[in-house]
Amino acid sequence: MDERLLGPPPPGGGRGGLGLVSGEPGGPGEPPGGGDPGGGSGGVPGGRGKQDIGDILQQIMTITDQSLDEAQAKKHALNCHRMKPALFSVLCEIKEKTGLSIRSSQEEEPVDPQLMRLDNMLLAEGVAGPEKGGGSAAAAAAAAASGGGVSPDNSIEHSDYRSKLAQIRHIYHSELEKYEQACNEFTTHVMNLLREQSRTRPVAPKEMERMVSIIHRKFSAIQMQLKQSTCEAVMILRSRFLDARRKRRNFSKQATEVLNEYFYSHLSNPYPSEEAKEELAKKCGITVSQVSNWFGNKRIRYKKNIGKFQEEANIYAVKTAVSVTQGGHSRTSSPTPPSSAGGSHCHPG
DNA sequence: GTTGATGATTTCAC
DNA sequence: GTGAAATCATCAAC
Repeated sequence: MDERLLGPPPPGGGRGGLGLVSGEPGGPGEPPGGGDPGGGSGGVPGGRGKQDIGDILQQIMTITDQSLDEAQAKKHALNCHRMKPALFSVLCEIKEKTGLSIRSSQEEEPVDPQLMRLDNMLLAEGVAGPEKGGGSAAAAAAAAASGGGVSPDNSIEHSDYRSKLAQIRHIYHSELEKYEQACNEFTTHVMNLLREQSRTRPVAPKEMERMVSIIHRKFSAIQMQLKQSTCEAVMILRSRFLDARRKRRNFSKQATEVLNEYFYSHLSNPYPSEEAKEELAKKCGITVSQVSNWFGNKRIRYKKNIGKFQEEANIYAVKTAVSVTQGGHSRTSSPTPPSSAGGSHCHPG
């Protein structure tokens, strides 16, 4: 907190300690102009009034250096001083003349782009803004990027991701609430101080507004740190989640059979159409992307080592032949056991 | 621990 | 955007 706002220290340090307490000349009980008619022993040109104002100013300047009790007593004495109204109006005039500096500091500051980025990210991740299932959108997006999303394992990963994200969200909002509460309390405290001070010195409403905006700016800076930390936590969580996606699970035996049957029965052109991929994906309980991956891997590995896959090709060729002779429409749904007769399926190359 | 199999990812060309 | 090829990362059998 800027101490100058609550009362500047005396220029030379030390206490003023001048006659505002009872018994001293010029005290509250004395009539105006009383005391030393010659202009006072201080010898200040301009007479006693000027010296009084100098004294009062000195006391205002030193009031913050004193203990609470002392300060309260001094403030009370100041408020009751006979010269106080005159001094107050002078201070008001000075204030008006220095009004420019206050106005200039009230200009609207542009929105910080860094803060905007943080806000946008927190919104996108479902941390900020209204709750939408604890970042399920982000989890879904990550799942889509992985090409998966239907397997039970993925569901487990997503629920884990969501629960962790919900934790981050909870911490973020509780911290945010604390900051806002602290900000409000502090603002109220400072406003009360200013209101109290306004009895001894002129405090313009604009000055109070300025003070509030300064406090808010300070707390905004703290909030930005909170947002930054939250973003980092989300990024770490997300990277861990994405790493977890790399964990590979073999397809079920039935799924592999379905894919192999299609591959070897279309060996001359092992490029399933989009519709065929969708059908295969449905039958195997995997995604279209996984089907594409599988065919991509299969084609290149078959091509690299045709000899190795020869036996497998024969087995599936027989299966296909049996299915056809049995009049089955679905080559892939009911694979038949390999026949010892062997197949004569020809493959390119 | 090693090794082969396999699903996923990346890079490049078209 | 799709596919080929290379590569990575993990699984599973030994």
